[in-house]
Amino acid sequence: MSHYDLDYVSIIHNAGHRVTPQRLAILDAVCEGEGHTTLGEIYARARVVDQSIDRSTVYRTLKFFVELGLVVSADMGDGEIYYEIAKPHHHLVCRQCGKKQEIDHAIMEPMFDKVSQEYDFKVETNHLVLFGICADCRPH
Amino acid sequence: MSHYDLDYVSIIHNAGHRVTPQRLAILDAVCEGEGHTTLGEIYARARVVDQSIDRSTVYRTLKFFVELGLVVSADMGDGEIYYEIAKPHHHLVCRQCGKKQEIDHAIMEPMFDKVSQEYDFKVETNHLVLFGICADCRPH
DNA sequence: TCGCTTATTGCAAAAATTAGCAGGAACGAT
DNA sequence: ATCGTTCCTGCTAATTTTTGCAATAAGCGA
Repeated sequence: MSHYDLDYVSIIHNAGHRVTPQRLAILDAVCEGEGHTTLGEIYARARVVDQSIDRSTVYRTLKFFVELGLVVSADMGDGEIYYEIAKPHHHLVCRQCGKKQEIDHAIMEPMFDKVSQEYDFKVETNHLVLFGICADCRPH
Repeated sequence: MSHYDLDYVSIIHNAGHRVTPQRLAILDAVCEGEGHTTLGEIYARARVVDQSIDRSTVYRTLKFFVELGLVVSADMGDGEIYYEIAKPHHHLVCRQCGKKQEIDHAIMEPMFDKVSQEYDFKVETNHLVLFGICADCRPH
């Protein structure tokens, strides 16, 4: 997956922001992550494309993408912040063994509806991290 | 609310850790927050009690409490990390106006049950932040 | 295509967070 | 109550992240 697969350029542009080679390189670097990647990995990948790109640009651009909603960031509890191209999905993280498991968005929908009903609040969160104990770690 | 209201001392102790004046001062400082507080505020409050307490101790101790499950930390999307004494509850944060609203834990339970059924994963998360649009900010 | 405007970048310096380590204190055992 | 072990703390240094600013380049209009 690269930035060509979806029209990210238009999204950035239509939101009134400039499409720069640095932003594209960083976006590609996030995509190359295939799942979650860290800032350091993103920086390394972006450097391959553009030797002169600065770390502060990566910090700024990642924050920018998260605000735009193009990228999601998540604290999976292991001291690293992970970045990923946004598509509605969620994760289960086992407190015991640390295993990370992706789960579907659909499972959240009834809960979101209830929040909407009871609190008159339209939830738009598309990435949650639920901590707990996985089957393997639970005594049975 | 102070650390005397619940038997936090026993919890720390029973988990095999030492109960130090610094930890109690920091725990009280979190409690005094009445809702969410930032690390800076916690540091300031703890300093009132113990002039010599170091910032690095606050960082370490907060991380320690979070791991112990006594305190929860949350990124509410405004660039600050908030800390709060742990009790199962959740927040709605409006993307538009930034308003923060506390919601009940009960609303999550059916979803947690479904995750448990479908993925055989026992969820123990007790603090989620849901982003969306509140009633006031939604065109009607 | 060529300028013009202004968002964005790289660099350097500041601020925030973490790590290493020696001294001091908690707390179990005597 | 005192001792001894070992965890915690404060200090300092290292590392990570953010900020300020001048130079550059994206993208609009002519």
